Amino acid sequence: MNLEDIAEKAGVSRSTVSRVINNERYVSEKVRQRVLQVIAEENFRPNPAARTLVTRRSGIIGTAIPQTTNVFFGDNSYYPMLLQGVAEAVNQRDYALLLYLAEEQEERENFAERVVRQRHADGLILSSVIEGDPLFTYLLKHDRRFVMVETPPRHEERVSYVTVDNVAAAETVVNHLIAIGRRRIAKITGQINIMDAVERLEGYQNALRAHGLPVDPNLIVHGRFHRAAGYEGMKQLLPHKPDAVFAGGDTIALGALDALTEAGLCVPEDVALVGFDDLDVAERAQLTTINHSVQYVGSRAATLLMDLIEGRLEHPQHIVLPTRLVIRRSTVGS
Amino acid sequence: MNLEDIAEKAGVSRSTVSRVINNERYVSEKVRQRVLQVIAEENFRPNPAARTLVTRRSGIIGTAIPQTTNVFFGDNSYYPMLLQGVAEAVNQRDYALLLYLAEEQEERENFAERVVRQRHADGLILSSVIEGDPLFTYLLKHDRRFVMVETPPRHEERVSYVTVDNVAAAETVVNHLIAIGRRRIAKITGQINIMDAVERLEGYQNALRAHGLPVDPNLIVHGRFHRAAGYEGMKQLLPHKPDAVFAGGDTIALGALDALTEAGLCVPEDVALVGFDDLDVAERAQLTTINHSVQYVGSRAATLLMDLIEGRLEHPQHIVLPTRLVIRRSTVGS
DNA sequence: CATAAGTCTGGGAACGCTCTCAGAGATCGC
DNA sequence: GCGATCTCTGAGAGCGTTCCCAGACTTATG
Repeated sequence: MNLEDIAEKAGVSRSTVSRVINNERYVSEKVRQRVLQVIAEENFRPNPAARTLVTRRSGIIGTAIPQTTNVFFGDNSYYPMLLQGVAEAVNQRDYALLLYLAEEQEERENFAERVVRQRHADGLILSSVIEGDPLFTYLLKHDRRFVMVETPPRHEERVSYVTVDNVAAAETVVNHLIAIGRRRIAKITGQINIMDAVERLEGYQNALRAHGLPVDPNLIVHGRFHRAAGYEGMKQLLPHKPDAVFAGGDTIALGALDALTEAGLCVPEDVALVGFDDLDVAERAQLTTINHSVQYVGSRAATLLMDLIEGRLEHPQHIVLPTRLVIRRSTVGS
Repeated sequence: MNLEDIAEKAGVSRSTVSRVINNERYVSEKVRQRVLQVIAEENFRPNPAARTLVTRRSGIIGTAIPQTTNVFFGDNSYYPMLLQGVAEAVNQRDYALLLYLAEEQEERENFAERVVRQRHADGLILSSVIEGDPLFTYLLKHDRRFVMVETPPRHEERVSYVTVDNVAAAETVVNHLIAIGRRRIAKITGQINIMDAVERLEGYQNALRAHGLPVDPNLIVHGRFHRAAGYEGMKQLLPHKPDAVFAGGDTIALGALDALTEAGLCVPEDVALVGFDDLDVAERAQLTTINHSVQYVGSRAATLLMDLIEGRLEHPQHIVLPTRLVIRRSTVGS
């Protein structure tokens, strides 16, 4: 069943049917109704491949998640939330969402090759890009359309991105900790080759310096964005007796909490604890954290990408979203 | 850049280039090498739309997740795990994965319409289908290719599916609880219009009857697959003093645990607790549960779907995977 | 009333592949 | 040595759309 068949049944030409389907002007109301009826009767949907072939647009947006398994579905709901946001934006404009998920232990090189090989998508959303990422490098080199959901490596100007103001947020966190009287404020970071982690560390250092406090390397541990790393990081910090810990993400904070509990320390009396992202687990754990709607970043990135695809916006665009400090029991007690 | 351009640069015909790309016989080694080199030089990838148009195959598999937001990214890592499994199978055979995510509060009707409208995918994977699901009904009626990851409503024979042996697993759980001396075994179910929930309830009842124990309606609460429902369900059960609770899913069990803790009851001393699915949270909470690798269900379903698409297998296929009881502290103490 | 502008419709080309067919040359079997 | 078979290559048609152009008919304009 194709345009021609519908045309014949409705007693018009293929062109006219096409016009009706694409909601174009210059079709008489009478004809339009007749064609619509035949389409409904036949339950006809135009062939997307044929359409894509001529318009050079598939209406598909790809999202690449290069992290390994446990980060995607484990204790970290970051990616599902991001996806939900992307999906909402995409639905609204009748695009489709293609998902590229790295396999456990898959090399970045291999993943990049996979994403690039199939050319289904009109554009890509990229997350968790690291310094020297082959996918990032390739897309940039070959001038393919994509939007990042973090600041790009080296603040690469040519790249469009949507991110939150990590630096300012981290400063706010440290200011809060200082305001409640903490002085030995430790930091456990996420993967330090991801810009989110870098910027959060930067804000932490800025705020300490602004208050004339020392930046003690013993109080900074480089970790990864998951619970186990938070636990390990906290263990390393314990001998240096911090009175506050600023984790690079909520799941890291939860890991740190595990270690603190194990060591018999009380939160916030002995050690105040702050996370980042305000995942749903943060509320349950009564964790002070930075709220920034991961979902909104996702939908904003998708909207931006679609605008770029449709030529409504000039490339590149840089969007920095504000954040909000959510104070809970992990810093102020009850 | 298309086949014709590559052909010209390599001094051969379009047909020959096509043969090389599709790895067909009857191309001399010399020519093959030359063509491959030009392809590499030009960084050429064939246009998938053109290919799809003629082969009538896009190499895209759709996965429909009709649940609302909180179920997708909330405390429940079921869907991300399923997706990871699907993604792995799909990658292996160089297909692509299209994701249809329902929006919060989106009507099933509307969701179905959305999934059906775009015809990008060669086949669909369907999850969390309910009785009378419009998407399910439509796909069945119009004979579209799909595979379910649960038993279909009414055990519809014409549908291909991959599921776990929920009934047997539930029986195993109840047998275990009886073996450790429990007699007032309660049940909190998931959405009772989802077959997984129905079957787990069925197994629970079977096992009670097999041991000559009464099936007490007061000990059965109908809930939903998330933590809040588990909490509410447990509250309802408390007055009836169960000495064991079999939750329809791990997240339900966690909610029940919240309510038990709040009521000052000890697990497993006062009330033994069992979940289902063995999500990663189950291990952390030391929850006895049924392990059945959600990931494997996903990858098995994807493989099956691809086999059906490629005509390697006859439709329909019914695959029931075994499960394993994982005994942890929530039933046997430490 | 003649011309211009606007509305509506259909036909043909093109998008970039795959597939079938035909034919040329090499190899084989008897 | 000669038809039969196998290997290799190219040309043409076709997949189902959109887009451009031409033409018919209607309405406005001076």
